[in-house]
Amino acid sequence: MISDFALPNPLPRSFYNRSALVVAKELLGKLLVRNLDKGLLIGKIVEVEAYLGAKDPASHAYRGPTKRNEMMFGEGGHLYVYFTYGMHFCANVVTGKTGVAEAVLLRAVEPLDGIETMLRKRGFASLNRNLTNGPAKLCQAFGIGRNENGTDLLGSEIFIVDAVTSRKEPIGVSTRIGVSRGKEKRWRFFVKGNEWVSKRNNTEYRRQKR
DNA sequence: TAGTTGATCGTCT
DNA sequence: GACGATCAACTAA
Repeated sequence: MISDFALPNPLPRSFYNRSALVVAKELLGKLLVRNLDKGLLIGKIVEVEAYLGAKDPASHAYRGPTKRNEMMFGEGGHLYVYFTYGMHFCANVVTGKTGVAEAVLLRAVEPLDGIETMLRKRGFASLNRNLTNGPAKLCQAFGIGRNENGTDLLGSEIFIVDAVTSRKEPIGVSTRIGVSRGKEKRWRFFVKGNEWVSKRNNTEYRRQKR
């Protein structure tokens, strides 16, 4: 249990008010924290993807603001949660200044604390990789859904802090997963070799492993 | 282990 | 009316 220790303050607004490409890389290794009545859920961010709004055909914001994507056009440091495939939620960290629709998709975390609660929310009896190694999986484990869309990451409910012991870990880069447009952009970043990264069989991962 | 497919519905065309 | 920033269950080998 590390929740007995005092956590650092949430990352400041200035951290988020930068390009999604910069924020995405720097988010690796940081801690995603969910503050529930029962206690804290904490996961180390090990995999992210950057979505660059108007410049990015794969982004929900490519064609301009709509009711669904309006969060992305707001101030950095808020959560953009969307519903997809009729059954899944995915969570993004909004970056850039107001009016810039950039965001970073949280794809995978390494569970560190509150694991009992995460297991219950996912319906698992014991710890395994499927708990949080995918964007919809980590949302389910952290209880992130429609209600969490727009949450301010500088509040006390959901926030991100610097890891206390942040060793420099090697970062891998690849194309993004599951997109049909903007395929060629290498805007996925992950902690190399970390077992909680979503796809072990990703081509880029294999190439770098060899 | 790799490859395929069904589930399921909100959002945009 | 089509499709999706996914997942889990299934098949084949």
